[in-house]
Amino acid sequence: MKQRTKPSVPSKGRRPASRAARAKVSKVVSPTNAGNGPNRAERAAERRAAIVEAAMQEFVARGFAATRLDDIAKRAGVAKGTIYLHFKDKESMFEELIRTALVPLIDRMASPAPLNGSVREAVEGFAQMFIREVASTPRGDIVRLIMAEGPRFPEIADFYFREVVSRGVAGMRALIELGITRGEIHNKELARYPQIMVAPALIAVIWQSLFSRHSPLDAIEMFRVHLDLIFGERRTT
Amino acid sequence: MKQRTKPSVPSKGRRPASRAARAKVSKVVSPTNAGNGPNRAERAAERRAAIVEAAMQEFVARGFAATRLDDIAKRAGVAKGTIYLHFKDKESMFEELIRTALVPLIDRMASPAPLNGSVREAVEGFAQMFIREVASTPRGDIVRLIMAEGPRFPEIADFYFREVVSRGVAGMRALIELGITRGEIHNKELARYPQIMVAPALIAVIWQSLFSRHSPLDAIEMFRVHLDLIFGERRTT
Amino acid sequence: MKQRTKPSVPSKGRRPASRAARAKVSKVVSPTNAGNGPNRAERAAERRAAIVEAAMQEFVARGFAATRLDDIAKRAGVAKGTIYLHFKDKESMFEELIRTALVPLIDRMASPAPLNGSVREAVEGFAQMFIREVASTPRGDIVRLIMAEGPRFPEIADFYFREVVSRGVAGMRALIELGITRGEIHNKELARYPQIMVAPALIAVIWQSLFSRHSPLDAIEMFRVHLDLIFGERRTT
Amino acid sequence: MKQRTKPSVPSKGRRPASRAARAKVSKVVSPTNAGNGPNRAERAAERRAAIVEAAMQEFVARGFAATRLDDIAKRAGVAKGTIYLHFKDKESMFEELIRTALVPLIDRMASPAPLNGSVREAVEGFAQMFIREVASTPRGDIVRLIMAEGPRFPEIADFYFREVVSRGVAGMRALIELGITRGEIHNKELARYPQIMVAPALIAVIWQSLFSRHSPLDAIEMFRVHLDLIFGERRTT
DNA sequence: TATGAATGAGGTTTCATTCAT
DNA sequence: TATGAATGAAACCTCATTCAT
Repeated sequence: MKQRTKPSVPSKGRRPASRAARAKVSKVVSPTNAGNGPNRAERAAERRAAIVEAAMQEFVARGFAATRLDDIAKRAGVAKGTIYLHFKDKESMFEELIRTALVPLIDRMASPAPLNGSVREAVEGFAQMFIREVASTPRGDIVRLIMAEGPRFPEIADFYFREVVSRGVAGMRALIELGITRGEIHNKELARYPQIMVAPALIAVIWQSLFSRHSPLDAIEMFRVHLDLIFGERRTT
Repeated sequence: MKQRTKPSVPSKGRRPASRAARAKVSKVVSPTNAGNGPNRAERAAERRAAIVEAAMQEFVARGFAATRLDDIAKRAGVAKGTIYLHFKDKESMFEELIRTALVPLIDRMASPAPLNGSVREAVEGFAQMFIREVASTPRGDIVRLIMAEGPRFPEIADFYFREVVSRGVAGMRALIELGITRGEIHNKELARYPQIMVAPALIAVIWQSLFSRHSPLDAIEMFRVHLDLIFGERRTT
Repeated sequence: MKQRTKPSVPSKGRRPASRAARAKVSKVVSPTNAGNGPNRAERAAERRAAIVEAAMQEFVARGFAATRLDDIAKRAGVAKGTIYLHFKDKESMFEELIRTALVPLIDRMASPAPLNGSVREAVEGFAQMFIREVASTPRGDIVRLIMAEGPRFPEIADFYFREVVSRGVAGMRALIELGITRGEIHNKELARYPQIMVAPALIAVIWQSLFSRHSPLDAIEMFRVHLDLIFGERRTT
Repeated sequence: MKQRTKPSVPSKGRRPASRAARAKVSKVVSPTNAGNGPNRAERAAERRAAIVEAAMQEFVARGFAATRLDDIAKRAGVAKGTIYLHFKDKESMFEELIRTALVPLIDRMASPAPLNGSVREAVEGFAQMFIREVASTPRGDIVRLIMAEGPRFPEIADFYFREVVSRGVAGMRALIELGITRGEIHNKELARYPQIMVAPALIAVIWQSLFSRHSPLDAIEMFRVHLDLIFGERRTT
């Protein structure tokens, strides 16, 4: 059996109209950019976005080495050469992609933890966000992709550690210490291993990718049980 | 920069001596095979083992697609064609390798959990074994490899789920239920998510591969803290 | 002695000038494509034609299995990869080539037999055409190629039978029946075996390929003698 | 579609017993060669014959280049290396094979034409023999094989011309001249092109290989009609 | 700026041949 | 003499990258 299959979801209708068609449109509209038709810069940005999106999907589906620029181009609806107007080569495209994709995650980490209520509520809110917006979405695949390609792209692993993991660990540790101070958390050792706090969330990411079709997993509920272990059991409402 | 680097540890001196050299040795020894010089079948088995070992290392280091048979051959000290005497093609070699590599793990899972003492001791023993013999060794990389390539090799993911994950989950659930019965574990919900129990061990596997050089992690101690959350804190001795 | 010899007539100076050179030429000429310098599409067509021509020569000279795509590329003056822009693989290239090469033959067969004069004249005219334009030219080699590779490419043999042989046999039978009706042909059984009528022409094809350097054969004169047997002897002029 | 199929009729049961088995047998029997068990030389000859037979079948089915020594060995029930004890290499094996296979044909040609009855009877007898023993049998494939590979093996073509074709042509010419002398044949020109006499027989060979499954051909009857053209029509009995 | 035909290095796989047993 | 595991050159094919248009 040959590994390589179809370009996982062809550019089904997403091909943003033929070049001729687009050209004609913009020719009419753009001289003064009257009708708010996208001007050159905007169109370039759109194209770039399409490439990024397509590349992300292909890389996630196949991994770095097995992804063909040809498929990315097809999926993005651009010519292969166009990719090289936006990225130096396959490798830097990959690295830049991952960086870009991590930005939202980083932003979340950096946001100064609202903390209106209890620590448990803060952690639970964060975990729910993570599970809903990462574990169950293509973004979760990026985390998996980093786990997969990390050893071959040390710079990516480094970047990921620096920007996401170490911050996340630090932030989580701060929360845990607050929880200990407030008496919500009783085990003081937990602050030494904040990884424990998020472990089930990561398990969920992996599980979704590999095993969800064999046995679905309610990640949010699992996480609640996990929190019960840490914060003590909830009163059943 | 090209991804592809050196064949990660060339066959440096490991080339099991030239054929001529080997021949000479066995000629002296073999007429009655007295000196237990490896006979043909044994030598074939050795060769196969060398290929398996080399392939495993290369696959782990580079992933499936980026691994070259040429490098495997060099590392194993055999000619490229020799690989095809043992494996149909690259893909089935990969699949067979993973299967084989999982056997020890499977055997461990199947061993009927001694359980002389407490449930906590059983779980802790298991986790220590896993961390020592898997997470901190090349075998851990296999787990990571499966996470990486699983989506592209559904049969491998299936096999892994069937032979390792589902058994592991079932075994862990049984232990948890026993713990609940015995009063060691108080949170009855835990039995619904045995994944929680092993989550930190998996985190350790990933951490070792990706981040240990940035920040080492004492997986065993982390796991103890995790168990404290579940079983209640140990008395500090 | 190794079978494989030189690429049977290397790309002897035929390499259609370096890409740079060609570029320069067209740059001067093409802005409005004034000088009818070949545009992109035309150049692609030329390239394809070169590949087809080269492939035909190599296949005819060596047979399917012994032909190397490398040699075809060299002879056509293109890179190896270029072949794959025009053909899926070696096998479909071969099949498509044969089909294409047979078209002229098919057209000849389909032409509605002029028949201004006697049946003998019609047959003789056809045979002369065949011998001159097929037997003594590279096209004859295609017929031989089909005889050689037919059993291994049943679809080609089928196609050849359907498009050439069965039509040819049918047309010849019609002519024979007309000859019988008109009293030109006396042996009525001949209509059952129209193959007899063309047999010497095919013999000529084979003879040219294999034996003409040992003993040349005047195929046209041979065919005349053959016709004498069928239509009765000519008066010696 | 891949060309290469199974080894066209595996050695199904024909594998002449395992080596161990044979060894045991001959060990018992041969010391004095008492039981007429095949001695070493005979066994070698048998082996060689098996190789020749197997090689012939494979070459005929696939052509020279596409035939694998591995398949020949399997079919002959010997190890691949054994082939090299009997033949220098693939090429000389092929050439020698063809030579050997042509010997019976040569012998027939050389046999001094009985000629008890009419010339027509002689020719018809010869043709019947040829059609029955060559055209309709694997031997016919050898003729086709020569047509296929001849241009790539000039020595084979030369040999074939020298030993078979030129003799056949000469013999046929003699017969024709006798026929003319005796008044059986009226067209004196026929002696210049004896190829005409045998053309339908060759057509039959080709037809059997390529088209018989589309449209069977009664070669013998066709040849009779052909002879009628030359010798005059038979009285219908 | 965008295209996509063309390139050719490099990958997987095959197989004639060798040679220790 | 016979074996068949091992070899490695060479075949087919892919695909990242370039560049004339």
